[in-house]
Amino acid sequence: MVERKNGETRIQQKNARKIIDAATIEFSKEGFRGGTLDAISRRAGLSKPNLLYYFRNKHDLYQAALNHVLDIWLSPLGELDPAADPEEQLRGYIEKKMDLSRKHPAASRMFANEILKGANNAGPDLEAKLGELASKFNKVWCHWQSENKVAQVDGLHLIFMIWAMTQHYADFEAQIKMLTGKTIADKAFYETAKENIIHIIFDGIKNGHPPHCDGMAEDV
Amino acid sequence: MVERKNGETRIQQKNARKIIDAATIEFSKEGFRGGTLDAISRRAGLSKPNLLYYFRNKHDLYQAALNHVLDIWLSPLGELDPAADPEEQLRGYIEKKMDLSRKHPAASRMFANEILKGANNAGPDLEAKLGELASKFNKVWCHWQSENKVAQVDGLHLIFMIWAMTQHYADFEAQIKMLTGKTIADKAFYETAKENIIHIIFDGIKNGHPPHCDGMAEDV
DNA sequence: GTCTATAAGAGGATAGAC
DNA sequence: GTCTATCCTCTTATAGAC
Repeated sequence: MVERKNGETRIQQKNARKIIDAATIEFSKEGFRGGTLDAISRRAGLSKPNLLYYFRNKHDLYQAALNHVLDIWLSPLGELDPAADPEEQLRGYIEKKMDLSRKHPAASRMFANEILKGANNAGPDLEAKLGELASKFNKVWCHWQSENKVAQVDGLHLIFMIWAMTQHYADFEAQIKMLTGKTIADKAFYETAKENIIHIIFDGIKNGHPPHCDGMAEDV
Repeated sequence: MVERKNGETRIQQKNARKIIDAATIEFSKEGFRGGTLDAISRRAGLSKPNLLYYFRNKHDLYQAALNHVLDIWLSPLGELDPAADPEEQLRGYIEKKMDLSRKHPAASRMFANEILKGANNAGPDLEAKLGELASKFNKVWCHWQSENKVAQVDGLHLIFMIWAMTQHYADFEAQIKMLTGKTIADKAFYETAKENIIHIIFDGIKNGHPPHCDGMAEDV
């Protein structure tokens, strides 16, 4: 009956938070089965039974960590402004997603792992949250299309591709490090990656457009 | 001393193959730690000790399955022809990668899982093979750039993005199914996904280029 | 709230018959 | 080559003292 907040004392909240952070790291490295309560409790700096005082079992802890990851992951979209310039709006969105991948690579990988394995532990929350994000995006996108401000690309497929590209540098970090020696923890590398993504998404990889004057629109 | 081929009898090869296929599915669903010899042997239709007659332990089996996945995964690039049309060559490459994702989603997910977890079990083979692919691609890309046939996008980052986009529909299948109700097993959905990727990569998402006539190149 | 000790069970690996 | 039975380790979870 001391300092409380949502029915939990401060020390409870602090410990719960430490455990969730440790769990996120361990689960992102080894998956649900590979992450052990032993390793998590050691990383969090307390004993295994004490950890189980906060979360009644491993699965509950996994879900708590996953929900925390989802909060980080699905927040920053903010709102796309349909009245504003599409290029500026989308650039902002892409930059936010890239920042997230850079600052929370473990969260990105834990999320990716959950999806990769079939998204069986995320609960209906995930579907609801993702669905709202995707449909909001699609709605704004269709609006821009109706005003002829953007290309005739399917909005859902586009958001999938933006997610794929912006999360790739965190999720496939090992491969990228193998081939370049760098990760997006490296600021210069991060900036280059970001600008390349933005260039590809907005302009594609065809040469600088001048040879386009001889004809009509593409047949693609 | 009957029918042999690389020092193995036919029945040995056939069983080894059955086991590797079963292992690929199980490991792709559950990861290394989550995939059990029990489930693999059951799926392959033999007993656990019999499985261990073919592979001395779980880790050896994992590596064998992973190597098989890599063979599938890294083969189809064939060769890009620097003398040919870039758009046609890249379209062909993208289509091959998309076909792979469609036909071997479990292989895609097992590969993705291995990278996600840090690529610690793949051995130096992976680095060598991937490095060769990436540098070959980059060399041809630079050649096209020198002839001003393609945009000034970094070749390595471009191949990362192509991989990210083409593998996304297999690796994030659960999420895509959640949001669209479909997977690329659905032929029409697959074709739409493919054409959207190709459109984005070649032309980007800006509108149909006419408003470009008023000025100079982008400041991006 | 936090710990030590331990129960209970899953899963990898081996022994040895056939 | 393939099986049944078994060993043993690792890991989750609980009991109960402090």
